[in-house]
Amino acid sequence: MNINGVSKQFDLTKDTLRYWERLGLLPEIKRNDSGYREYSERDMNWVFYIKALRNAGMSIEALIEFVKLYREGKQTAGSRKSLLVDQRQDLEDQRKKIEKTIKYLDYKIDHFEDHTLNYEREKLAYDGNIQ
Amino acid sequence: MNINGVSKQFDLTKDTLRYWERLGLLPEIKRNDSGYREYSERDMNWVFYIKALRNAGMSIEALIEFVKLYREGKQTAGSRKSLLVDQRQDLEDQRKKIEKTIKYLDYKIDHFEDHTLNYEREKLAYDGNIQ
DNA sequence: TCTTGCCTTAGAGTTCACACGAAGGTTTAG
DNA sequence: CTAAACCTTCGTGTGAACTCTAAGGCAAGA
Repeated sequence: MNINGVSKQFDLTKDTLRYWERLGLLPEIKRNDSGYREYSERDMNWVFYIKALRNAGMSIEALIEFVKLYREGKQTAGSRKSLLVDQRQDLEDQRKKIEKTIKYLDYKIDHFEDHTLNYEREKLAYDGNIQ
Repeated sequence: MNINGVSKQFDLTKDTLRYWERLGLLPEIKRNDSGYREYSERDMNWVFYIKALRNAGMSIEALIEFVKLYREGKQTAGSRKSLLVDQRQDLEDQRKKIEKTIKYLDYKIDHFEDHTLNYEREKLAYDGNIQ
């Protein structure tokens, strides 16, 4: 598939696809006789994978490390699997932070009329020790 | 409390505290005779509050709007409350995205040995239609 | 008093993750 | 055949949110 197709399929700009490839976030995409990119099924998989993790807030830097190990081949299977596990943990942490803030917002919405802010009470609310 | 104390208490740089104040994200902090900032209890509350919402991904711009409404007093209560509710919804959406990606990673971890990636199957896994 | 280490401001620099523009080659529709 | 509409690279621009530098005032210990 050409870059335009991939761009549309995944709702990413062509610039972003080229940018990701340049940084090593995608494998080097094969070119046809005119030097145009031709994305293989495998390439598309990478795009899908990277997009999912970028969507979830994973940094480019963390993803570059993963792809680098992947490229180094099979003997890195252990490291790569543990990177997946690490990535999962990162997301889990992020989810907890978000849940905490959601609860804090709920507290602030419920107590919206209480104008006398007290720092200790805010902290308790944030840490889930109020309500 | 002086700026150094607040910086340490909330794990924010002094630059960030001054930056937030300059943008109107914090109230104007009172100064002592030498022109040094002295943070009141109320100021600390704001720092805590802003930090929590920044942590949760709320933009500076949205927070400026919120603080501006707050300063305008009681008649903006409705708008402010709905901003809180909007923000809560954003976080909820973000949480759902993260949960989806966690499930996808679980699938990838479980099927780590399957090297024959297939894009359609990845998509199904991501959307929760496999496993 | 001198030195070290705070604090202040204004303005410039940095980082991240793209987005854009120019210059030029290729493909396709009429 | 030519004009529109693609593609390429290289380099620069953008916006958000800091982060740092310079120049100078204030404070506290030897």
